[in-house]
Amino acid sequence: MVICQLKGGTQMLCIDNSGTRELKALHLVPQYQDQNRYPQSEVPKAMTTLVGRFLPVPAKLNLITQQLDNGSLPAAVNGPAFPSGPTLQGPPKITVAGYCDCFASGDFCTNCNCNHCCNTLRHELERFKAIKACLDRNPEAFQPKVGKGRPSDAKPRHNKGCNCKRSGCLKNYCECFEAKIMCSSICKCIGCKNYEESPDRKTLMNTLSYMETGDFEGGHHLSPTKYSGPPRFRKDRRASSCISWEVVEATCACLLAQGEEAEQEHCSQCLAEQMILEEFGRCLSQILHTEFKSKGLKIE
DNA sequence: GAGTTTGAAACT
DNA sequence: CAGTTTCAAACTC
Repeated sequence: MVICQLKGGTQMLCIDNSGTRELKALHLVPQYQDQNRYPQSEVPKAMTTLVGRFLPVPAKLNLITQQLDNGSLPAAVNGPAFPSGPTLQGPPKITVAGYCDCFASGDFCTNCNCNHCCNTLRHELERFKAIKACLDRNPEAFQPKVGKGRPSDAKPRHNKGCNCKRSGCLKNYCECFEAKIMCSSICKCIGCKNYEESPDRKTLMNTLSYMETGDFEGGHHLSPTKYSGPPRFRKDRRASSCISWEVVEATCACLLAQGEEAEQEHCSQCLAEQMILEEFGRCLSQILHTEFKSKGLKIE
């Protein structure tokens, strides 16, 4: 248990240090009412715990913002905002805005490359103010972007929806795509291809799926959360060959997948053939594009 | 690695 | 609420 002084030694905030996101209690702690006996060294640690761990619970942060409003934060926290500022003209630029992923996820910056970072223990007051400003603008600013959606929704969905215009929602620019979820009715995207029945999405997923298990360049680079851009075929190992065996294999895999899909959907033979041919066209296009690019040529 | 594109968040 | 700006990540070369 970490104990944090919030009101001049008379009121203590007890914080469970085990990882639970619930504040345990806000009550008087008689043995610490005398400030001299309060372990001041614990304050920064406690505040770290509080803000780092409980920040995603905006309602609980009212406790902190109230302290900020009436200026009753303890001296250890409410000290000079920029104790190491002489190298700069005025206060450093506050980089604890929503642009920062660490800040947005409720964490302090550690081992980041940010300039004049204020998302640190050293700038607690500025950080608290930024948190308050964010919550004032948007009470759900620190809630996860992807939630369960409505109770009736079986799958998770983006809480705000995306606003993509140019990526077709099939690149990691799209928050829905990045979270590996479909766009939903709340999205305001234009030209969306990130929906269940989208042929472009299916093609992309088929290729990605093959890359993860197959022999394509980049397949072994794929991480669980990021993929290395749009599907790219491995450059030919044998310079003399126009289309490598790997590419042939991959194309066949895509065509087979498309055929299986048509079969599962009980499509007529004619429709199935059409779907496979369309898939073949996309594969050829991809092969040509890759081949031209590898030779430094432009496709007109 | 530098430059460009993209879209979220902030701002007006 | 809509348009613009800022920013950092994704992407391309």
